Amino acid sequence: METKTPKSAETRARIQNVAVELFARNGYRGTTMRSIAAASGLSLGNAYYYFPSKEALVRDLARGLVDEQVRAARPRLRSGNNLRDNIQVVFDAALDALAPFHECGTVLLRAAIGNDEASDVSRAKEFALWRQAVAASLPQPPAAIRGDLPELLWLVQRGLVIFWAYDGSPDAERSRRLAANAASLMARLAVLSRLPVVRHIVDDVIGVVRNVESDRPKMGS
Amino acid sequence: METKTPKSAETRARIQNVAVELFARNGYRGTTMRSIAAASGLSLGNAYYYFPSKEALVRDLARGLVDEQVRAARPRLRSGNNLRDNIQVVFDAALDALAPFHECGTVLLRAAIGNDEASDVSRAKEFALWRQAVAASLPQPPAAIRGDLPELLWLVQRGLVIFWAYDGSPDAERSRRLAANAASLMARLAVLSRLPVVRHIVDDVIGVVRNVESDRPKMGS
DNA sequence: ACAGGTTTTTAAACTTGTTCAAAACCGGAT
DNA sequence: ATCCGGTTTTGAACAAGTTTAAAAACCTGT
Repeated sequence: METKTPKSAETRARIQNVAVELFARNGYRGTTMRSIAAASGLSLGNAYYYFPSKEALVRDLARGLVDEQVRAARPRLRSGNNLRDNIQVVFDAALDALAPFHECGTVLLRAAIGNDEASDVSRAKEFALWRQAVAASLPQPPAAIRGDLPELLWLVQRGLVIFWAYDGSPDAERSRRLAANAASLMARLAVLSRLPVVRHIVDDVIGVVRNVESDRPKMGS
Repeated sequence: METKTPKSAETRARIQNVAVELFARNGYRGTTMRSIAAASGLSLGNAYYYFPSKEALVRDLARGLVDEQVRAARPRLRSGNNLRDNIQVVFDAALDALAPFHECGTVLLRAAIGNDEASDVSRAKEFALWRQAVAASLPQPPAAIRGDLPELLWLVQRGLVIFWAYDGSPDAERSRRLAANAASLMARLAVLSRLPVVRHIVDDVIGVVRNVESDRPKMGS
């Protein structure tokens, strides 16, 4: 169902390129399907032949953002940063990748939160990134929490993205500030999780999240 | 700028009543401005004379939800429940009030998160409710956290509402589950906050939130 | 009662996302 | 060359949010 024809794939790609350009320049509302079609040298209906809706179009574009985040973050995780810095790196990479799409905030959220196959893939990629961020930090966080930390950080990132989506401050500076503060906080929390009380609380939080998040109907009939 | 004429106010109210009816019956997408106007016995343009947009209309309706939540919750807080139960009461009241508007999720969020004068009022009402929920619980939470607990709970509620907005499960049962779990968790956390470590973490979280949330440009040029 | 202004109402347009039936195109089998 | 089935493209239409110019209704002071 992917590429019927080489030309078809090329046209599809052209639409996406034009779209990302126009979205970045004129925002989500400011970019009309008609303008995308026109700038791609196609008729309106033709764009709809390739993408069933405007939302689907940006959703497809959003898929690429995760890869961009990973590309930007991974090289900066190599060295033995401390945990706080590594968290910050990943946060920054996320906000950088999202920046051009600020106006599509809620559409992106539906894409990110949605539970179809494609977002499972994205989730997996982000998870891997967080695992690496934790693994690459010196000193290593306490063993007790090392396993759950990536999940926890991934969760905090999701919160950050939601905040960003509704953040109206210029250049999303409030989101930047939140990212910096949250990075410090989480690093400190990781250290403290050596204490059983703290550890229990973290466990509870993770438990709540798992319980609520987990009953997504997996593939099958 | 509020009510130019008694009749004007009456018409405005009629639109709102009809709208809440139609939204509840046919959902957000299923309710058109034209249908609202028609059911109100007005012309389309006339509805727009009273409300600058469909979003603004539901935003205004959303304002009333806070009052409904308070009305529903307050009587059930009277007795000396324990903290967990009181938290649950307020959560449930929120989800009950929101229920008919599930389809307007993101629109409501923009309204709730937006930082204009009107949402300041709503915030204040919710805050008062949470203060009462804490004050009415037996045993009282540790003095150290009693002051900040309402703010913290308010924050968790906001998270719950965001989750609800994107919750596609039937009858928002996942949100209900989250509410129950979060209520337990927060109650336990309150008790634990007697311990200095926990208290410090809570302080940090509140600090982050305050720092990020507080620089809303208040009135004045 | 009436002129002058303000508020309310209307009808018609405009915009933009989306759909659809018909046409144009293309590569292979006859 | 011609027909065929599938793919791509088009142009027109529709639906619903939004805007607007002008008419109608209303008020108020004379």
